[in-house]
Amino acid sequence: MMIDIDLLLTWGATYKKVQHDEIIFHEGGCANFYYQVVSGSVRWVSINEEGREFIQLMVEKGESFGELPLFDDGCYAATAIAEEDTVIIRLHKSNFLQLLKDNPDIHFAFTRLLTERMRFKFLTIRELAYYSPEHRIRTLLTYFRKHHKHTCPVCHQIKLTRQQIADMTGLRVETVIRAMRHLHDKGELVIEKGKVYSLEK
Amino acid sequence: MMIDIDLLLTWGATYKKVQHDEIIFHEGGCANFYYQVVSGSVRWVSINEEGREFIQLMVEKGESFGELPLFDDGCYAATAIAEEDTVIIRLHKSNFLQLLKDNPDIHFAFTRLLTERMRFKFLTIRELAYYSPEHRIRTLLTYFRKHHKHTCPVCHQIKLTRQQIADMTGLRVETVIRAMRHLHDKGELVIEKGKVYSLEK
DNA sequence: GGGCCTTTATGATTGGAGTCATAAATGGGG
DNA sequence: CCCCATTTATGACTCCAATCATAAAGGCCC
Repeated sequence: MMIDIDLLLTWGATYKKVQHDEIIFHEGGCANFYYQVVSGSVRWVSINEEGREFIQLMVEKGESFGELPLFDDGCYAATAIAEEDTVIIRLHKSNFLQLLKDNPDIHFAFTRLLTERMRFKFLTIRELAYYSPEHRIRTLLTYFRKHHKHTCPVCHQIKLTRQQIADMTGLRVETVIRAMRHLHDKGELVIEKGKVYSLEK
Repeated sequence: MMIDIDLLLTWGATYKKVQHDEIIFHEGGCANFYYQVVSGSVRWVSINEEGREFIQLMVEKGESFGELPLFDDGCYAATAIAEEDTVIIRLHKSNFLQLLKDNPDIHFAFTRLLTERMRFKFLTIRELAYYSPEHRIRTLLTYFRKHHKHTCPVCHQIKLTRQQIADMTGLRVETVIRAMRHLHDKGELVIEKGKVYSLEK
């Protein structure tokens, strides 16, 4: 889901550059903007008291983020951090809402986006609640392959570190490494040169 | 979130009675209807291979459920089961979508509903990923108290069995019982006559 | 009140992910 | 090509929730 950049600009949107690991907004913060990634990527994380991150969503080029509070006047549900040097475009809340009112099709597209993300949440919760580390990892990687996120379509390499996988499955790095080794031994996963791995089938 | 019943009826909605534990629709099933609870309550669950349920959402009188596939042409993300003898009202998908197009305010209300539920999902995932049984239970009960669901406003009793709490936190009954006893011992919870319990503050 | 089913309670044991420590491999930059 | 930060790898040990078994308490209908 993305809104045409030219359309956003006519509504007064502005570009912003953020560097690697820079925080775009904090969980609980007051929401004033609609955000969209122009280039680069953003991770949307919940952080607990000990500083551990759970990656709720990876937002890539052309995708929107931080929309929740725009609809219900609440605050940001998680913290947005640039995964790399990234360019974002942002639009003031009031303008965004008016834009949606003027363009019902865009509003419907947003509803669809929320719906898709909700499905992913259902899946994630199911995995966290009842499945083993191996199962969680397999499900996550399959999902990423399907949605062509962080994956190279030619070599099937999935560009996620073990730490990132851990932060998306609620596991520890060591557990992810061990579980992936085991999946590799069972032939369900291909790991080459340590860091490079691709999912079978 | 609920749509006015008279309005639904003018669009051709029909009532349906379902008995306790009757399945309304299955996860993965093809979606044809918008649903709303008229009286009673419905649990919306993910079921794994061993038959264990995770309660994704408790849907009470006046609330809608099963809307996800209406927006993205997918299938039901979970299974809906009547928690008690329940009356539901349902409207064909095509009529529902036209109703939304004709009433932008209702569409906005739905977006807000999705937003609220998404926030709850963020919270749930965070708890499942990183917190202890006691913390999960406390957070869940606090949430239920706030949203006046399954709670008696006079006596502060929360009408959930230990099994239901277990099915909403990904724990086993025994663990829930032990953790709640411990919370009671620490004074964070009041348990009377075994089954009756209320949350402090 | 007695019978019966559901829910709550508690103890003993086990398995598996977390934790900590340490080392090896990888890759980018000068 | 070598250096150094990051990422991956592996072993030993701990701890806590799941599991299994069994019992007690509540609620409800006849």
